[in-house]
Amino acid sequence: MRPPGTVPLPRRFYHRTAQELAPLLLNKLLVAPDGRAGRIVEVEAYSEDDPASHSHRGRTTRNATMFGPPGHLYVYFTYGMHWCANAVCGAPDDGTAVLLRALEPVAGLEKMRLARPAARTDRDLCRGPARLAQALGIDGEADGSDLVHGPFRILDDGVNPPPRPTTTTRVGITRAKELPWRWYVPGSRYVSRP
DNA sequence: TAAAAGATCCCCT
DNA sequence: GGGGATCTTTTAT
Repeated sequence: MRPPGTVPLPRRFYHRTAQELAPLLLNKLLVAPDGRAGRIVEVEAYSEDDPASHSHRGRTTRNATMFGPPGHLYVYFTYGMHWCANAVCGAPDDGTAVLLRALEPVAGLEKMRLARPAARTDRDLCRGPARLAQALGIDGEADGSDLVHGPFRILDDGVNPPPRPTTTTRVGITRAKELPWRWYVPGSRYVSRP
């Protein structure tokens, strides 16, 4: 089941470079199996030729999903306590993905609040890559799962991406800081950083 | 085998 | 604005 008036993004939608796909994911819906959902308002691109990417030094146990078929969820663990979620794209064996950095909460807010006791306001439920993963219940179990068929899916409800998304450098990296591979919805109050 | 770094968050000042 | 939490993965010895 899925919300009325929505369709999953088809597999072919993910057959693009991360830099092409990232801004196209803005305003799409990330939906959990229990109905929790948020609108994607901030993303970053990572690819093999990028020194900041997990895939830059080749395939490992941890990043294997990044090198798998597109349209799947790459979930990794970091800082000893946080999970972060990516949409795998490109062709199989490409090692490229889009990091989902912030959502505007749209459904299942009660469950998100329970999952995110540290969030003092609803604005903080999904504002940041580890926060959104926690809010929707995404963890290592979901690594490698299918974004087209679920359990976690990206759906299109007819809202177009912003025609002029804001482009900036990426957050929290030490290498390739200068590359302009972060995009967000202009004016959204749910982005992690303006 | 050891050491360091990490696509972050939270709470304090 | 800054530091600590917390532990896996990666890289160096």
